[in-house]
Amino acid sequence: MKNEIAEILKRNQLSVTDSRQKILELFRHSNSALAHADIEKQTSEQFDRVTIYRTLQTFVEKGIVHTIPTTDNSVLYALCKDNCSEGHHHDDHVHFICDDCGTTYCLEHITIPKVEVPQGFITKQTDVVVSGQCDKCS
Amino acid sequence: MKNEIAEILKRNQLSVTDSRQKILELFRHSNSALAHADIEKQTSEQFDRVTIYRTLQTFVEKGIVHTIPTTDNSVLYALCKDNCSEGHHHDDHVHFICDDCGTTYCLEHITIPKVEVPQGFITKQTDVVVSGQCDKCS
DNA sequence: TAAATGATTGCAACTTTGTTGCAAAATAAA
DNA sequence: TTTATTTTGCAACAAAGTTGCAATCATTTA
Ligand SMILES: [Mn+2]
Ligand SMILES: [Mn+2]
Ligand SMILES: [Zn+2]
Ligand SMILES: [Zn+2]
Repeated sequence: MKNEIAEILKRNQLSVTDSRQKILELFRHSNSALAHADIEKQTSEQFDRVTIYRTLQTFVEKGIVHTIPTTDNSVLYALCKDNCSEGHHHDDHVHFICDDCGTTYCLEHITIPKVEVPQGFITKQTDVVVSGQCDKCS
Repeated sequence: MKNEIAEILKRNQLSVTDSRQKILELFRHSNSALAHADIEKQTSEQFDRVTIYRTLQTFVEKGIVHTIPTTDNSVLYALCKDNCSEGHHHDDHVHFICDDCGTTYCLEHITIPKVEVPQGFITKQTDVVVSGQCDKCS
């Protein structure tokens, strides 16, 4: 719903603009994570590249999306669950990157295991990224 | 030892050149992971930027170093343990990135846990990156 | 509803990062 | 030492990301 998307923006004290609505919709309609380049491809005639950078940055700061680490100089973004907010992310799930089709999934139901760290180290966040073949490619 | 470094290169069927020796030495003497930029800073007057890109790429292909995923559009490289070779990596350890000083550690003694994936998904590799404060910064 | 305020956008110009082809130089093999 | 092969540096380029600023848009206020 258009309205629902505006709601998310308002809830985060963001003014409701075309670009923000459209980009948020893209995430809603995608079942996988998106890179800046993906968003640019799907909106390039509507919005400036710089606007996309700034929108993604804002969404991350507000906790609307979260980032997924990769080993290829790219950053992937995916929608956070409702209870995420600035500084308090609760996306404690595993991510899966398919080597074949490149799709990146949030495995919402698979939680991050506790990981030991050495004496003196303090854990703030743990990211788990599994790669291999997704169900469509195996 | 200079000789030891040349040995590693030869064992991997690589010709022994200044840049490869120097870059490999950098990794040996560093107790943390290095980004392309780090290496460039420490060798920029000796080697061309392109040579560093190509050397890192070769080292990854040969299994001399492994990459560490990050959420900031950068890739980190660290030395692999001896038994790694092309296509057969055994760096099943957790990585730790300090939010304060930026240092990235290979926690060689902390092994990656088994992670469940949904029906139809096939796991090839699992990366675990913990972030927070390292022992020097906590 | 209209004006004022404040935030967001697009553009231009720029920096930084990564890639490619090719001749010269260096290494390894003969 | 000579030859064959690989690697390097350079130049030119492409892609990705950043910044300042004026114009536009969204929200607040009257
Ligand atoms: Mn996710
Ligand atoms: Mn490591
Ligand atoms: Zn796939
Ligand atoms: Zn630290």
